[in-house]
Amino acid sequence: MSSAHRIGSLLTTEGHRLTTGRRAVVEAALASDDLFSVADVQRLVPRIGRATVFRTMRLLVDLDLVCRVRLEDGSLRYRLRVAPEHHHHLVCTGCGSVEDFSDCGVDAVSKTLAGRTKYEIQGHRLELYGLCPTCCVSSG
Amino acid sequence: MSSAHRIGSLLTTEGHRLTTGRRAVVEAALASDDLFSVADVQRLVPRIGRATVFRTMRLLVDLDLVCRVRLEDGSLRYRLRVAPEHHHHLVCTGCGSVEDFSDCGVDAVSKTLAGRTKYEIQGHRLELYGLCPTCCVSSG
DNA sequence: CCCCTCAGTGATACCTGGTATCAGTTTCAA
DNA sequence: TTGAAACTGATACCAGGTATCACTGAGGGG
Ligand SMILES: [Mn+2]
Ligand SMILES: [Mn+2]
Ligand SMILES: [Zn+2]
Ligand SMILES: [Zn+2]
Repeated sequence: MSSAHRIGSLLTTEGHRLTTGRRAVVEAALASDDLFSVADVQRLVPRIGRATVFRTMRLLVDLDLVCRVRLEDGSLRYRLRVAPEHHHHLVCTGCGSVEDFSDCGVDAVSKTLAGRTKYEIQGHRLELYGLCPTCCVSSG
Repeated sequence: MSSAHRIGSLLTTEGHRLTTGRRAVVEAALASDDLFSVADVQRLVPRIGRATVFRTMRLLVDLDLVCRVRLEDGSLRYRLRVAPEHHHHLVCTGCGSVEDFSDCGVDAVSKTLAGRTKYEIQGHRLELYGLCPTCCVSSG
């Protein structure tokens, strides 16, 4: 069973209709780079309306099938959610490739900070930026 | 010597002109909430052109007089830079108030991750979200 | 202190990325 | 097969930010 099929099944079991538009967007997401934008998807499915692409991306995020990655400049990228537990991203500023990591060590800091500030801490966002081995060499 | 004056001096010593527009924007920033948007500033100086407000904010950021804070939804806020060294923000999701903190403990994680992934890590962004003591009580 | 110059201004148009609307279409359960 | 309603997509719209460019005023040299 292909990823596309699995995602399709999940859509229907969650009570959503499996339309051609959604199928196309899912295929495009699967065929995209590690880190892709809505624009990337649109390019792959030019016959599907812009609004539908945005709506479908939101749906996939809501269903935890893809995750949003916010870049340094504030722009959004998407990525198939292969690591569904709490995790963060190490993003290559050269080529955009991404490494997931989960042992962020922020919880300890959160606790300390909660004590000091009396805030009730609800969560955090952490992203690391750097150059992947390939980009390291070619820029080095 | 007021903050406005100090900022004005810094502008001129850095070779920028101290125009009425810039003065007004600085005054507005000083009069604003802890965490303010460009729109907040615009509301306070409606006679100053939109472009000028944006340009002045960028100038203030470039001069390290204010820092940008990216909210969970990706939108930008500004804040007078009282803690100019490397630091992060603990943002109240209730009222928007902010605590700075600097001992984020991410460098250790960076080192570990650099070893494991062979990335050359350049930096990170960390933001914590929670409820400040006041909002804690009122939502409690 | 008064010019002159050029940094700065602001109206306007434009751009990107995303949402609201709504008449028309398609899905899918009955 | 059929109909309710979920979905679509053209379009208009919005927010936030930038490019342009004729005009202006800040402020240093004379
Ligand atoms: Mn991820
Ligand atoms: Mn700060
Ligand atoms: Zn790379
Ligand atoms: Zn609060």
